[in-house]
Amino acid sequence: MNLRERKKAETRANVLRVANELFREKGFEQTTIEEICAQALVSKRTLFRYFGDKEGLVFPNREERLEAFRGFLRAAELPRNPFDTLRSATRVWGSEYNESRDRILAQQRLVEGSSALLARERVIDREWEQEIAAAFARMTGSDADADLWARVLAGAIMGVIRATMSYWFESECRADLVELGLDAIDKLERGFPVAP
Amino acid sequence: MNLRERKKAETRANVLRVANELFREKGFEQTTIEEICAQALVSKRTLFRYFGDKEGLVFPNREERLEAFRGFLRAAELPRNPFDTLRSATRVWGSEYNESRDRILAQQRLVEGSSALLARERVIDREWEQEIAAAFARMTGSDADADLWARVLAGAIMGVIRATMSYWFESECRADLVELGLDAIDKLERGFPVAP
DNA sequence: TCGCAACTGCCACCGAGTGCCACTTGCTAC
DNA sequence: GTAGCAAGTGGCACTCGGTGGCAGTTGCGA
Repeated sequence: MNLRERKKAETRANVLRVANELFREKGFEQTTIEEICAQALVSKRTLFRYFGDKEGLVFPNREERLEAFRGFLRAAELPRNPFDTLRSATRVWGSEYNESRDRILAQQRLVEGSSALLARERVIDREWEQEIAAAFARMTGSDADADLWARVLAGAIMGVIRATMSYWFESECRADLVELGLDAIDKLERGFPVAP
Repeated sequence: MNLRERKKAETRANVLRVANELFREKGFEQTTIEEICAQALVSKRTLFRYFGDKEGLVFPNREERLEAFRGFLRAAELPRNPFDTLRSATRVWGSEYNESRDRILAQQRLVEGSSALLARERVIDREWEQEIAAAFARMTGSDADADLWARVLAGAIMGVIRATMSYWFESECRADLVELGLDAIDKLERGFPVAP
């Protein structure tokens, strides 16, 4: 890595650190871009070149994460049925989240406190949902029916994931996310029993 | 209704009409609040008193719609199981949407063209999802398990609804939304068959 | 018709985000 | 090593959405 590239990476990391410290101290909306700039010793202009907008400071590496997920889906494609793919994804991401409870919980408290962040979170969810739908469509046929099926299933999946995570957050992330997730997937595969 | 109230209603309707005309002509982001104000003969301050923000001009009567849905859920509660409630809601809203295809399609094209509007749409979906979860929780028990079950199911429901609607939009709303909806609900109740 | 409450308009202001251009800094070819 | 170039940064002025505050207007009820 170049000196130039190293400097860039450092600046980026520094801005990110400063911003999230401030957000956690005073809240997302209460922190202004100028404050972050002052404390991170960069100009406003530069900050916006690194992170397209203020929300980008809370959800960094969005594209990289999505790309990692895409890679996972591609790798899981051939032999599996959709639900097994899903279970395996749940094990990977679920245990990752289990292990970084604290960081994720703090992040989530931030998000819940601002409608701009909530909105952004949903937009990101949608990107993931589209990847799931695309992967499932590749696994099955590619006619209109299969496409509809894939999209509806992907919608249901992101819905249960989001609901499961929200429940997990409320319990301060004490439960095992993998277990909760696998449970939810079972319900999707076999149908929701009318009584819990 | 008072003269005062009539005037208010008229102002509101007028602003709404002007705004949506402009949005459809030039796009949401390309239309400024000042343009709307100039053409609707109100001050910026007044516009924001009627509609909290710019997005509110595209999703008006948000609270009323939600309240109507709440009313529906309350009325449907006692004898039914969750899925029948859901089917009956699908018949009501689905046929309403079927009948106003044109308006809804135009609205949706607007929404798809702006990430701010997409984000707002998701936030509104979430409000509805929470009402569904609350209704289901009332129907079944009220322990933690029942609560989790209700929330996960509600999440799945909003997910399939959103996916179904997005498919419907892409086909220019030619298909029968009620039929599509009932199909999706069946999948949730009985489990998703692995092949379409 | 008088007094009050509701409503509106205006103005100054804030914060996010952009376009533009001058300036600095690291890289590279010679 | 250094000249020249590209990448990156800072600063400034500007736009636009949104808010606070207050003065002025208008409908309503006593």
